[in-house]
Amino acid sequence: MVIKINGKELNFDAPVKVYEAAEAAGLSGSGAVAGVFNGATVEFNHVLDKDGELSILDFSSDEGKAVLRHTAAHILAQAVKRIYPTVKLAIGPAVANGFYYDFDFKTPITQENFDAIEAEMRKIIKANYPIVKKTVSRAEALELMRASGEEYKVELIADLPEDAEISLYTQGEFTDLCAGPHLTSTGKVKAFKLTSLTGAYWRGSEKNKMLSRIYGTAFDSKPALDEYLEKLEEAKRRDHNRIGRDLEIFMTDENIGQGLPLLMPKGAKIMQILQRFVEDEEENRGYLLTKTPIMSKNNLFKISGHWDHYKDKMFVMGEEGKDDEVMALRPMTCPFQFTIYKNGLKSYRDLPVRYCETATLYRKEASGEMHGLTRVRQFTLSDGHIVCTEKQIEGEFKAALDIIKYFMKCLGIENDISYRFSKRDPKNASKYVGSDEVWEATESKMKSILDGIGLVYEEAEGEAAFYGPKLDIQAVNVHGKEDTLFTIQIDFSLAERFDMSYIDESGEKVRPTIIHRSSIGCYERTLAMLIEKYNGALPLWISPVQVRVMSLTGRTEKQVKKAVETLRKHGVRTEADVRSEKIGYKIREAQLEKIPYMLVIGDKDIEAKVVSVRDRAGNQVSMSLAAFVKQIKKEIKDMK
RNA sequence: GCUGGUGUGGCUCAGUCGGUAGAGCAGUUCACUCGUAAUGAACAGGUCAAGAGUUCGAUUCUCUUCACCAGCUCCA
Repeated sequence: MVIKINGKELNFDAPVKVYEAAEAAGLSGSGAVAGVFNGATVEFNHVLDKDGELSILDFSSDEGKAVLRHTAAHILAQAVKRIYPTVKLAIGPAVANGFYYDFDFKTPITQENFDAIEAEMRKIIKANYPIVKKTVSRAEALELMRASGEEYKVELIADLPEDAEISLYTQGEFTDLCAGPHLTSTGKVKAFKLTSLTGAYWRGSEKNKMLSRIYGTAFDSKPALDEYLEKLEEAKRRDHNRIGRDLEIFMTDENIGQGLPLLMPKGAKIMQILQRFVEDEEENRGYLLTKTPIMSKNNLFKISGHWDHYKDKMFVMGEEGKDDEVMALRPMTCPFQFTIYKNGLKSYRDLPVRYCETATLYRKEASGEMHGLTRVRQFTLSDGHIVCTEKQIEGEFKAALDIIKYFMKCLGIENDISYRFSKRDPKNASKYVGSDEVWEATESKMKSILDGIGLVYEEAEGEAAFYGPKLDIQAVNVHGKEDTLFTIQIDFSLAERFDMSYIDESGEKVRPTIIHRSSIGCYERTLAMLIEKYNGALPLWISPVQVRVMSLTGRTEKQVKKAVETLRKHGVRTEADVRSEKIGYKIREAQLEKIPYMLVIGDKDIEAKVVSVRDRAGNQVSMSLAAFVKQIKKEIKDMK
């Protein structure tokens, strides 16, 4: 039997375990956790009995991390089972930065119980139980899990495919149904911590019982764990929901309600800067601005399909059958712009028609879903719809992507995003409008465009809009979760529903195709992303206050006021601070507020006819006010 | 919506085993005019998230509601 290990070919007379093969190749260092044999992750105890290629995984690889953390999850389950013998086990996988295990506790626990659980886990690690895999028959597995009352495991086994290998892992007195792979013994988990306790539905469905999920993380060393926890703290400090409030960008109020942030002067200024920039650029690219009502009779949403697919998420005023008129706040702009399109006959010569609107939208999100500026009930979308012929789709799609890319570049986030091709879930047809044929054709059309551009993207089933597939541009927030920032959607359905048409070259009435797109996305969410990306220190051109002018003593107050006036006259967003006392504090505050430039004016500066310019990095130079204005203008120009 | 946690002046927090609350910073005033993390003094600021209940008496105990946080589900 010949096994190629990390490029080295070794001969074995008899079947060997992975770790024996690794040892033979001199690769079983303490960091090694598992192997990959012919492409599949295998644990160290796995027996190799045929030719193949083996590589050794250590903790630095994602697979290696998953093996260690999955074992940590089992140790957690074992500890919990010891302390709470009546607990029922659900599932416990490794996830991106750690692991979790779902439990059904007879009486719920709180985070205060973590100390005891962690202590028990340490005991299990110290005991260094060997972890033994046993392959069993379906009947045997069912029998064992039934006998121990593990109803969730029974359900899991019952749902396994006929030909699945069913395996059990035992460590000490604890046995769990699991596909593996695992470490060879519990002692190999060197550092772990339980991080949070939350609820999670059994099998991810809200129709099922809510279980208690314990999250934790594990590393191959204590310093690595500490470093990770420190990074987590750092991420929390960047959370837009925290610094956005600290920096007085937005606030909420319990009398106003959930998901309804108030943009304070600084936040409103940022929005205005972005909105002007976006609307001007869209105009340059042939978009026509519309301004449509934020509400309408529900008839409109019946035509669009929103009423059927979306009613629960709409703010509706009035009741059908009771009131003469039922109105709803709009969750989307499409039907309004379509109505504008339909006003007057369109020729193929008019196409493409590109409508854009800075649209305020309302969605009645469920109470637990709101978060800071990323998930709100009223938001402002740089929305737009392109009505075009089938031939124009590709070009218009690319142009829509191009403007997004341009905005991303100006915001400095082009390397912080990923592309997602969001398709429908064919098994859940009721969620969508349009026939299978239309969906298949549209999805393959979009795929060919994406592939044609050479875009690197992930495919996601079940993430499409109800009327068509989407290209979503995703960014990861400080909590490690993905948000959709921008989106482009191809829609072959709504033109039909709205009876939209144009007259083609031969005088025939033809259905147009519609591209739904946002350019800078939802302003609130994009702002949240920027705050987190820049840790509140926004780029100069977006910064709501670009310069803060301070007087060092009361004698220079007049000069401060004059400098502020001059800067404002040149379009520099400037804030005055003429309170001369506590200069040290003021400077610290200015740093906290992430203002790009501070000017300090003291007696000496006045004599020398200069201002002291200090930037965010702490560099300080003296220059004339005129030179400073010139510098700042150039800097802004270079950013766009 | 579900699970768990939290809610005391603008901010950060203390406190009351039930007898209606304090500190630091911020604010205001006066004095100081100082070169980059804090000048001094005085003043002002809270129906302890809201409502109901128990009680002679509730910020404290119970219940309900609201908001905030983490997660699940959902989503731009």
